[in-house]
Amino acid sequence: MPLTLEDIARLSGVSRSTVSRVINDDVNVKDNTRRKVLAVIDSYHFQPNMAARGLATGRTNVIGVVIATGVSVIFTDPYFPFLLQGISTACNVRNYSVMLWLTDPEHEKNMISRILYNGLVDGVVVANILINDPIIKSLKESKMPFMLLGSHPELEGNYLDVDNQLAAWKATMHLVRLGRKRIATICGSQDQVVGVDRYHGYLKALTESDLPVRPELITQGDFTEQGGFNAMQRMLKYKPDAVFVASDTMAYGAMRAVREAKLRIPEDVAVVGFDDIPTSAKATPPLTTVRQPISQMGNRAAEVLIDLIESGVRTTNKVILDTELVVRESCGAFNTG
Amino acid sequence: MPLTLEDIARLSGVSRSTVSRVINDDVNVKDNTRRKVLAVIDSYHFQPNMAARGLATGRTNVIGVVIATGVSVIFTDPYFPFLLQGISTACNVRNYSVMLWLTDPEHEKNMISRILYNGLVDGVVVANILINDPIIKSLKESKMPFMLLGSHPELEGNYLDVDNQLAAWKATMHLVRLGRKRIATICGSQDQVVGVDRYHGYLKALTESDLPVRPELITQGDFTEQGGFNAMQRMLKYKPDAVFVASDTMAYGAMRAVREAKLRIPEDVAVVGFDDIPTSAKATPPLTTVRQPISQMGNRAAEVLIDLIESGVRTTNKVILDTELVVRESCGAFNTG
DNA sequence: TTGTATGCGTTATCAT
DNA sequence: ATGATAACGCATACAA
Repeated sequence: MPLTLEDIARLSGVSRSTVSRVINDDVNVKDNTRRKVLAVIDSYHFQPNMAARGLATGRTNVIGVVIATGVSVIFTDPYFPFLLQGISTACNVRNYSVMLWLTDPEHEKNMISRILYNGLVDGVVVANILINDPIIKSLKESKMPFMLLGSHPELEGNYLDVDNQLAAWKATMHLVRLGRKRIATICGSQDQVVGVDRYHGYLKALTESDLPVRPELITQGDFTEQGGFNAMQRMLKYKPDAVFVASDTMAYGAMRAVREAKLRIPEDVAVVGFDDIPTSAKATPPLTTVRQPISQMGNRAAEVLIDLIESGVRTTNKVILDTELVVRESCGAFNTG
Repeated sequence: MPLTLEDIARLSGVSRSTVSRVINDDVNVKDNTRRKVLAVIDSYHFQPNMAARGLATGRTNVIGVVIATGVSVIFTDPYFPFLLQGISTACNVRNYSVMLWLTDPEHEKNMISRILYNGLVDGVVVANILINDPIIKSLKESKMPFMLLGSHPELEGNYLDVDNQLAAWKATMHLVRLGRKRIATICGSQDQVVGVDRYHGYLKALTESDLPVRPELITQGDFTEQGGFNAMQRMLKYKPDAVFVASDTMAYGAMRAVREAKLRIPEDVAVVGFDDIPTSAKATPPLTTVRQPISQMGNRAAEVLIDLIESGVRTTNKVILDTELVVRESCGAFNTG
């Protein structure tokens, strides 16, 4: 029932092609004609059919966003909405739309091939990729332009990320400089690149500072609050005087464990997190943490992807965004001054 | 470069139409032929082009999800990801895809007409609608099947929601039954239906219990933590002994204000929230709150919408899901028995 | 500068 | 049960 180019053409007394030219900002249209056609288009609120356009051009002006929900933590961190907002903003500006796929592990393989081969999207942003994610292989085989959010060892060229290792190093060094001696870490899942990288940053800082790496002060969480709590609880008997936690959400859990053990933050245990989620400034005590420019990450990833799509060339793009250590009370900066 | 029906046809020695029939599970295909064709399809990982199919059928098997980001609170509540997951799950099951539109107020009008008229989607789920949202008018004018998440006075028939008023009433009644006399409320923004409904539930409970409605015990937040904090701080001088807060996030802010005033929860002030976001069980003290089945809401909304699309009839659907009052320490249930 | 004709990859209608 | 062919709505090469 919606109008077609043909209708607009008839209504404005020109041919279908001319209307098409007007819509696509073709220069070869007389100003007069253009105005006439635009008037009709406006008054009827005409919108060209994207499926037809897609068929004719081979492009859809849609990018896919793939998020593996097996990593369930995305639902407790605000990381995910901010990311989407960044992507969405970039797409609005460039006149693209966003197709969202939340892949549960069960249907993942099937969905991936649909995503890559049914022509719905011109490119994909893939977030929260696992180290052994089956999508890796498919992505390499396909011709689909893509950008990863977070780096991946096997898909080297095409990603956007912060330097997790560097940021973790800085965070840990901050604790070192405050004079802490028994600096622990709660690392994230080691099947995610961020988990691995942040852990390595911690190790590097300790090593460089000639501080011993004590296995009993290294525990692993799963990026959940409860995981952070459990990890910290296990670790408290080894008397850490500081802890670098690989995510703010886990840091909350860790702080809860410290409180329940009747220890003080930061006097007994200094805590540094990672992410700077909105609530971290409001935590008790406010959490020292690494700020990632999350919505900017989504934005840039989408921008780069769209450039990739529109340029047609298959260059590899790596984009590294800066982080910032946000110092707050939880690590005692205000006390040890 | 991807394969087409024609390619598959040639490869398996049948006609294009037969391949199409196989793909669409048409009964009029000999078993033998079907197997033969399927083998080719599988071995080449053929995926039919959705744009072409969309053109031919007039349907895309895509539903749109529209979320107004003017309501910025969605980025601090996990409400939003859970919703999307529910929608996404329903779509996976029914073989639909999800197109996501985060509309910022600036581009909203323009986007809406694109959403409704360019044929990208078969229907839309609209979340977080404001009472005066311009999308209301467009939705009414268009023929697009839609489902609202949250009710709206002018779009009566087509929504899915919980009974916010009833739930708020129950929550407040809980405080009444605990013997609290000066029960305050921090309501949400009154330009959102949930804000209004939850406020009315509070009023109803007070009135029915012959408790006076005291204006000084009614403040308004904006669904943010800081908003809850400010509201509570303003209100503390009027000595509430309990507060019903229209969202958990605001409740956290309120509890922070109570703590900072050196008052005890629940002894001095009992707190009840709304949402039961994952962290509420871990708050100090754990927060009594109203649980909404959020991901179920997304799921059901998408299901109903898809039914609407596929049946072709324009019936109105209202779906009300149940809530549950989750009693935890913050309202003193465990103390007063 | 504009119009005509063709093709994009499906589905659907009609034959056979 | 299968094949030929005409839409679907647009972009685009070519003609004028």
